[in-house]
Amino acid sequence: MTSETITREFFERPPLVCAKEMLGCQLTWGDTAGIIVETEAYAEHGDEASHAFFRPTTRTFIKDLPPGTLYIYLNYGVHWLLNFLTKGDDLRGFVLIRALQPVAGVDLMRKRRRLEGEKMLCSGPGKLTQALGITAQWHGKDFFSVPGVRLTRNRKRPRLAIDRRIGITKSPEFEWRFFIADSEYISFKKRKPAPDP
DNA sequence: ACACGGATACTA
DNA sequence: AGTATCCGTGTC
Repeated sequence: MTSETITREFFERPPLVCAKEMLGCQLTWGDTAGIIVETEAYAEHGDEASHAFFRPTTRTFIKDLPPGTLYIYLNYGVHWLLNFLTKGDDLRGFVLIRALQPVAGVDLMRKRRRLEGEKMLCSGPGKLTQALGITAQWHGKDFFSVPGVRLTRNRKRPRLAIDRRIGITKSPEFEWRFFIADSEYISFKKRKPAPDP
C-alpha cells in the first residue's frame, strides 16, 4: 500500500481546503494513531467563532508562525483541543481536529480514556487529545519538528459530508464542519435532513 | 438537562 | 490580582 507523508506545503492553503483534505489522513502521535474522520475550519477574518476574531495574541500567532504550527488550548477548563495553523496566500486560519478512528495504540488509548469502547475513544475533540496524550506542551510547536508525530495519507479520498460547526454561538451559519460520511467514529450524528416543504 | 473545570488573555 | 471567556464530556 502506498503511503504519502504530508509536508508543510499541505498547510500553505486556506483552512477550508485543509480541513477537507485532512479527512482520511492518518495522524500518528507517539505510540498511538488514528484516521482523521472529522474536522472544522476557522478563518482569520470574517469568522466570529475564531479566536483570531477577538484575541490579539491569536492574530500575532497567525502572523508570526509557519503553516503547520500546532495551536492547542484548554476548553471549558477540562479539554485540550488540537488545531493546525494553515496559511493560504490571503486566507489563513485553523483546522480543528474533532474525531479520529483509532488504528494504533488502541489499548493505550483505552488506558488513558479509562474506557473500553473503541468508538468512544476519539469521537470528540477533547476525547482524542486525551487518547493521544496531547496537552499544551505542544502549543506553538511546529508539527513538522515534533519527534514521533506525523501525518500520512494512505487511503483513497473518502466520501465527504458537510454540516454546521458544533458548540459555537458566533457565526453558526457557516457550514465548515467536514466529516467522512459513512464513518462510525464521528463526534456527533449528522443533523437530520430538513423536512420536505 | 446540567454540573464540572482551569488555563488563558484581557482589564484595572 | 481579578475576572470573563470557552470550538466539551459524562452522568444525571
